[in-house]
Amino acid sequence: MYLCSPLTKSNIKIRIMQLSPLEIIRRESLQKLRELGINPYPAEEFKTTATIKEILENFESFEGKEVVLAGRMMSRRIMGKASFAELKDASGRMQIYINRDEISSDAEGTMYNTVFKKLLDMGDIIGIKGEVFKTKVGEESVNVKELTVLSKSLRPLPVVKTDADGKVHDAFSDAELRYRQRYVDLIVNDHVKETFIKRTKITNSIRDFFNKRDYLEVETPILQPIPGGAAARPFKTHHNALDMPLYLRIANELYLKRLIVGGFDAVYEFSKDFRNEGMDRTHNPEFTVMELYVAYKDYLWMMNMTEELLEKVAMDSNRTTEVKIGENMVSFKAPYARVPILEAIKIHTGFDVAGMDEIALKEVCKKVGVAVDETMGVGKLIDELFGSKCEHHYIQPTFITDYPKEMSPLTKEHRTNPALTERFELMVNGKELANAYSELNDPIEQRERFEEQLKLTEKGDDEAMFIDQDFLRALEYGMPPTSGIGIGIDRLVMFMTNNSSIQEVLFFPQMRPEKKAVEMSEDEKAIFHILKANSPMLLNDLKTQSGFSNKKWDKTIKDLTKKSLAKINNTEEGLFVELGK
RNA sequence: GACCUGGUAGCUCAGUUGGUAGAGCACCUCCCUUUUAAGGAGGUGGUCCUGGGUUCGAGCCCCAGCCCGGUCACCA
Repeated sequence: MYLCSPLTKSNIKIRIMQLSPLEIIRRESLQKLRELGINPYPAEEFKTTATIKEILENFESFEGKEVVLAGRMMSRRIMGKASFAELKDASGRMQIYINRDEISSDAEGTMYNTVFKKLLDMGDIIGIKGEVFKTKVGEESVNVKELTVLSKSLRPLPVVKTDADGKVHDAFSDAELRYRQRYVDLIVNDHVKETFIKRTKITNSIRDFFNKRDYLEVETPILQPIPGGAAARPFKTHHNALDMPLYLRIANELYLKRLIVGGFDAVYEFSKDFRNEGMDRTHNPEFTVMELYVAYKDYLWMMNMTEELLEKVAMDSNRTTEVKIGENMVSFKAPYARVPILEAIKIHTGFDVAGMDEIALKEVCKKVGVAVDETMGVGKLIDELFGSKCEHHYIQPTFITDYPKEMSPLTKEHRTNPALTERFELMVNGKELANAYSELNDPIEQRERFEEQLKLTEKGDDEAMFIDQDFLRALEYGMPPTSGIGIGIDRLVMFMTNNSSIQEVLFFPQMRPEKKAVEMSEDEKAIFHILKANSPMLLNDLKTQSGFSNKKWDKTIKDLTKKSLAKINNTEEGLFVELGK
């Protein structure tokens, strides 16, 4: 199917010129395969009879039997009239043995001498039919009788070799290349694939746990008119038909609570959330949070549920509750310690800050060396104290409970202390993994809390929280007492797979776009150089300095702006040209 | 956003006070029918991230920028 216009001759020339010698050889091999009557991209189904994993795990029952396998050829050891190669399918890798006289039907041995030895390369996808056997040195192999080309690879893969000691040589380890070309990473780095398989095991484990309890998995809007449920800068977009702004959700909390109002007893959602903030080892602009809300429960119940859930997740994904995270061994075996946040501060700073006002708290902060500024209220100060003095101590899973009210606008007031809330964060390896509340369901108090938040953030910034009037309306109809939790799934996967970077647990982490090499003509270069020396400058001045004819000038400047190398601004002072980005 | 590392062949990396651009693997040619980081002989391959500057001469020094990574800041 040809959806795009055919390549012109000159385009082909340019493309060929950009190819590396290795790529040119492969394209020539592709052509020669076709000349031999071999379709390098056949359409028909290739029926396999086994997977590599099945064979290796039940070798005795396969030995001597015929199998049909398909996969990518990862390496070759050619020895004259016989060769070994490594075949990799979705389940694993195994060796195949290829003998000239067994796979070739003609006297010249074309299939072996020409097709296999000359025209196939590492990375090609092939199908084989052959007999399972063990070599002299005892390696499980398949003796190939028939070889089928299933897909010719035109780009060379990085060559990664593993020696007898399991030591990896020339590992494909450049982070930028690995993330930009994750498909290559997945092909050559088996452990990367394992990480992502484990990620799915983790989410399946959670779903399984909830579904067995008849909790309902739901989907709520990603495009929201008011980005609520958290305080973060949202991504903004625009709906043309409604002519209104819409935001990518920063959280789904307020929508799930609406569903609890609507009469569901328990709802959960794996929510892709989006926050327009900095990126680093633990933050990606889009990330996944699992949020769960259960009616008639409180945060104490939620702690028990969380312990049970994480113990199961660890067992399902790692077959043990003891998980190595960095240098630490972390046990996900229930129960977990429960420490009120003020108690934690007392333990790690020696100061009992319960009931302290802003002034007294600032004094404590100074004494223990925590930086403060004027804008910080009681809640923020306690948060800072905990964050810098306590958090990193909690390596084993620990519920930090009973946060100050000021920090928790969606949380129900504590049943015994009106200054606190019924909230916990679960700390693991010194980081927050989950955040849960007894949800605030008093609509009048909720409105007041929102208004307090508005005051706190009302410093003329663009993050001022909107009040979601519809959410308040829903609460006014009555929401049962409810407990909710959000678990950072990316972070959980990082823990369970012992990765310290979020990019290692996302298939396609956000990256800056690749810089495309821009080709400039001589004329364009001339203009570009004048402009570079004096940007921005009046369009007419630039045109005069170029000395170009009207026609030549027009073409050149249009091409430059098309390539974003120059930009024309129409201002009150006249038409200006400046360097593009 | 600030600071620190780095960017050299398809991949992993060396590169001396600033003096002809290097290795291993991959690739090409040849030998080799149970090897396994297969082996042996020979060979091809470079925008040294980009643009300026200093210099007789820059991969190396200086300036500006781009991109990855790290640390910090930001992030209830």
